[in-house]
Amino acid sequence: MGKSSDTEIQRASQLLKLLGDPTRLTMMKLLKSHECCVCEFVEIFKMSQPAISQHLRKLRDIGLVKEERRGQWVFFSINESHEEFPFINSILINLPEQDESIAELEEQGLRVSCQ
Amino acid sequence: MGKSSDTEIQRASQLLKLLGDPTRLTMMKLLKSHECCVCEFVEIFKMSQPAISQHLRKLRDIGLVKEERRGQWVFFSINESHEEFPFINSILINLPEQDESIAELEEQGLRVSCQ
DNA sequence: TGCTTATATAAGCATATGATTATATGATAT
DNA sequence: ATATCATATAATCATATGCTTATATAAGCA
Repeated sequence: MGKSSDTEIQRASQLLKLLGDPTRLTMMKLLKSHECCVCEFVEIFKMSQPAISQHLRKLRDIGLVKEERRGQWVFFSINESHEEFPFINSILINLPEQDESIAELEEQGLRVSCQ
Repeated sequence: MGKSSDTEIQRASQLLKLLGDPTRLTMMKLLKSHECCVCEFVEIFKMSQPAISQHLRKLRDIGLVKEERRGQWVFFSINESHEEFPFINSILINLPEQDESIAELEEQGLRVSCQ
């Protein structure tokens, strides 16, 4: 017995709602190619640290990303073993690569700080 | 020259946000297999007519669905020529069929009214 | 014409969301 | 121990969202 059709729709809409924010969507796309540290996101999005932290918490609470502390830094990565990862991935595949953001950071020497 | 990466993400998150509501997501999945009349949605979702109308307007404003008046009734259908239809479709494909809702309506003889 | 049915729009309201500022926690280094 | 850096959490606030009720529009019919 699988889940009821209704539950599945509820679940899917919950995931889509989370991805329906440009910051979180970009985060997910970025995390597909590299793990990222919180401080990098702060630089990339030019957004306050608490704002970044709160977006990441939403993604983590639902299990889409994993976090790992290394010293003072916390690194986030995609949780590929999430039950709905294939679904999420099928969406992310359609989005443009966000490597430029990372490249810009490296030019500015900002990425070195937490590595 | 394609759109900027940033614009594409904005666009995608806007679409995902629209689909990130269980009513609208179910509507889209239903519309994939049949066109539907407003009054059918009212029955299916047990929701007020204005609430249904407002959801449909959001979907129509962004071009995901088309509307066609036939007499007193307005029928909605998927707009397959929407630029992002393939993207939307790749999401809908992963959702369970919603034909039960329609079948229930037919049992109750409610669907006949607007045909 | 006026009455009914189907749908859309407007206004109001409660709740959700996403940001900010201030503060707490946790790790490192002196 | 304490100062500093990175991050999380709490409190607050403005705006967005999704519903409701009331009303407007549009079509069909007596």
